[in-house]
Amino acid sequence: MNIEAVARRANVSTATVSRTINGSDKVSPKTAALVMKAVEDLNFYPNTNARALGTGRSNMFGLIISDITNPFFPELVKAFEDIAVEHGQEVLVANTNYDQIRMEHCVGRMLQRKVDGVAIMTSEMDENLLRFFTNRGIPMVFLDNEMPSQGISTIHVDYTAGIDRAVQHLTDLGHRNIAFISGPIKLASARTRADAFQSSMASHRLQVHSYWLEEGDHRVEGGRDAMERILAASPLPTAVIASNDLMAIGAMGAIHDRGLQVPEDISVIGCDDIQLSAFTQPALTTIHLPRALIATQAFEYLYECYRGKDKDIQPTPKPVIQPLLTVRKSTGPVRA
Amino acid sequence: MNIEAVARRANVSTATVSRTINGSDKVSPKTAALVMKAVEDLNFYPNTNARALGTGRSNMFGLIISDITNPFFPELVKAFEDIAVEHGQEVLVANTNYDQIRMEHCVGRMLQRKVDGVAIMTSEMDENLLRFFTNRGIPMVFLDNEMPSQGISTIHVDYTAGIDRAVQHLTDLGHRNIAFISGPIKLASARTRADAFQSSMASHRLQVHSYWLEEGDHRVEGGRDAMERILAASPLPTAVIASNDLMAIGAMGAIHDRGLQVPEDISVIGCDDIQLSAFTQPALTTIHLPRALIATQAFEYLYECYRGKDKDIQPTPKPVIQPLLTVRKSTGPVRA
DNA sequence: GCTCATTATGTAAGCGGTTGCAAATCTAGG
DNA sequence: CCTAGATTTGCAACCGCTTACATAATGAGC
Repeated sequence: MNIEAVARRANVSTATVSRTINGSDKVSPKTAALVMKAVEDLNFYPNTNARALGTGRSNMFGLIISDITNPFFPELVKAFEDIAVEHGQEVLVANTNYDQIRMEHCVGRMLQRKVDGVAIMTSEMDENLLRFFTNRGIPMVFLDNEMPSQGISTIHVDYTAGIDRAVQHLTDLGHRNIAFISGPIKLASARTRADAFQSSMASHRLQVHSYWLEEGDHRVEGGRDAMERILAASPLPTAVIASNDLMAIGAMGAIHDRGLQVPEDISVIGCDDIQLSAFTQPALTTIHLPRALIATQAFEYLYECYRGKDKDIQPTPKPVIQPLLTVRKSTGPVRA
Repeated sequence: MNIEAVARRANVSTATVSRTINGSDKVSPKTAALVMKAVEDLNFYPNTNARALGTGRSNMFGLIISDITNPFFPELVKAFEDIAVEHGQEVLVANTNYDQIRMEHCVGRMLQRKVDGVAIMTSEMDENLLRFFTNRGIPMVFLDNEMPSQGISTIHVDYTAGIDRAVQHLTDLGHRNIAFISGPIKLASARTRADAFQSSMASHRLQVHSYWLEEGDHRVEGGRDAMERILAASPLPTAVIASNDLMAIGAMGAIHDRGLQVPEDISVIGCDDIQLSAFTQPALTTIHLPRALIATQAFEYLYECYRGKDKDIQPTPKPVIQPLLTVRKSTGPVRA
C-alpha cells in the first residue's frame, strides 16, 4: 500500500497524488477529488518515514523532561502534545531520569529521529550536549534554564513575582515569621526561587533567620526533613513557603506529626500547583505555574523556528510568564 | 552528514558502514574499527527515517492511553518507555482524551509512523479501528479489554483476587457493611470490578444492599457525589471500596464534609495505588496495580511479535497479574 | 481557428539508508 | 605456487515519497 497504488487507482501519476495529499494548489479540483477517493478507498496513510526522508523534515518535535512520574510534568507534556497534534506535528517524549547518561542517550534518540526542534524542560543538559543540536541547526527552547550560549531561547517564569504574591498573602494574614524550604541549591532554578524569597522578604521589611532557610530535594521526603529541622529550632515560624508542592506536602506531614495544625499553627504554601495539591488535607495554597502556557509557548517558539527556517523569519519573543497564587486551605490568619 | 561521508572517511563502501553500524558479523574487525572511528569523528547518527524506509521496520512502538494527566498513566508510560529504550526501541505516546474522534486520529498517527506494534491502554477502541492494525499485520496488546477478535492479546489483571483481598482485609477488621463505588458501568473494565465485588461479598456471605452500590465516573468529583448518595441513605456502611483511587479520595472528602472520620467512622479502600494515595490525609489503603509490570508485559508481548515476525515465532503467553493490597491509614477496625 | 500564456500533470532524480548478489580477497590444502 | 572454498567488500537496486523540470492541456485574445 503506497502512493503508487493510489496513483494507479486514480489514473494519475504519483506526483499528482503527492501534491493532492499535501494540499498543493496546483491540482485541479476534479483530479484532487479523484485522488482523495482513491485514498479513502484504499485507506492509504502516507509513510511518514519516506516523507521525512524526502523533505528533510520529520514533523516531529522532541520534548525532554526529567521524569513523567514527577507530577509536575504530565500536564506540561499533555499541553505540548495537544498543541503539536493541532499543528500536525508529532512529539517524541524522553525522560532523563535526572541522569546525565540517560540525557546523552535522549539526545542521540532525538538526533536519529531528526526532530525539527527540541524543548528541554530539565536541568541535566550541559553545554557539550547542546552543541549536537546547535551544530545541526536544530532549534531549542529551555524552561528556566538560562544557557550562556547565544541563539537559544528560554521560557521565562517570573518566580520573583510569584513568590512575592505568596509573601504578600501571608503578610496580609498577619504573618511576619516566614520560613522557606528551597530545592537543591546546586540547581540554578532552585537558587532563583530562594533568591526571590529573600528579596521579597527584604522588600516587605521582614527578617529572615538563617534557621528558617532549609534546603530540600524537591521531593516529599526532603520537604519533611527540612520542616523537621525548622521545627527543631526556635522560635517557630508561623508560616512556611516551599519551593515546590511535593516538599510542601512533606512539610505538612512533619507539622502534623509534631502535633501542630495547618493552618492554625503554621500556614504552608507550595509552588507549582500540581493536581495533588487540591486533594491534600488541608488543600494546599500554592503558587500556580501555568504549565499549559509554558508548553504552548515552548512549542510555538519551536514551530516558528521550524516554519521560518527557509524563509528566514525569526520567532517572536515570548512574554514572561506570571505565576498566580492559588489560595486553598493551608494558609490562614496568624494566631492571635 | 550521512553514511556516505562516513564511508569516504573510512575508505570503504556505504554497504560496509551500514553493516558495521548494524553489528553484522561479516565485517572484519579491522574494517569495523576503522568505520567506528569515522562514525565517532563525524558524530554520525544514522537517519532513522531512511532506515525505517529501507527495512520496513520503524523501531517504534505506539502506546495509546487516555490521558497522561490521569495519575494512573505516568508510571505505566515510564515503565513502557524504559523497557523500550532498553531494547533500542522508541515509543510514540498518544492521548485519546477519552474521545473517540481523537482515538481515530491517534490510530492514523500510528499508521503513518509505521509503528511495529501498539499497546492500547484505553477503552475508546472500537472494532473497526482495530482492523486498521490487523489488516496491516501490526501486533496489538490491550489492557483489560477483552476484545472479541482473535489473535489480539490482552494483559490480564486478576481484579477478582484484588478486590477479594480488600474485602478480606475489611472483614478481618470486623466490617460487614461494605459499600462499593464503581466506575462508569458502560465500561467493561468497570463492570468487571463491580462484579468482582459482588462475588467476593457473596463468598464472604455478606449482604450487599443496592443503596451501597453507587456509580462514579473514575474521577474525584464522581467519587464524592457517589459517597454523598451513600451517606444520604441509612444504615450507613462501615467501609467503602472504590473502583479507583481518585474516587476513593473524593469519597474521603465527602465523609469528612459530613463530619465523620476516616477510618474511625468509615474505612475507605481505593484501587490502583497511584502516587497520590500515599499523601492523602489519612493515607489511602488501596489495591495496588503493578503498572510497571503491566507495561513490561505489554512491551514484551509486542516485542516478541516483532522479533518473531519473519521467523514465525509466537510470543509466549503472559501470566495473569496479581494485584496486592497496600494497607495504609484509611482502614481501621469497625467501631465497637 | 490559431497563437501564447497559464495551469495541470507526468517524468525521474534524489532523500539516506539496507541488502541480495557479484566481485575481490584471503586461507589453507595439495 | 596454484586453486577451491570461505570470508570480506562493493555495486546497485530498492524502500515510498517529494519536487525541479519537462511536457501536455487548457483557455484567453484576436
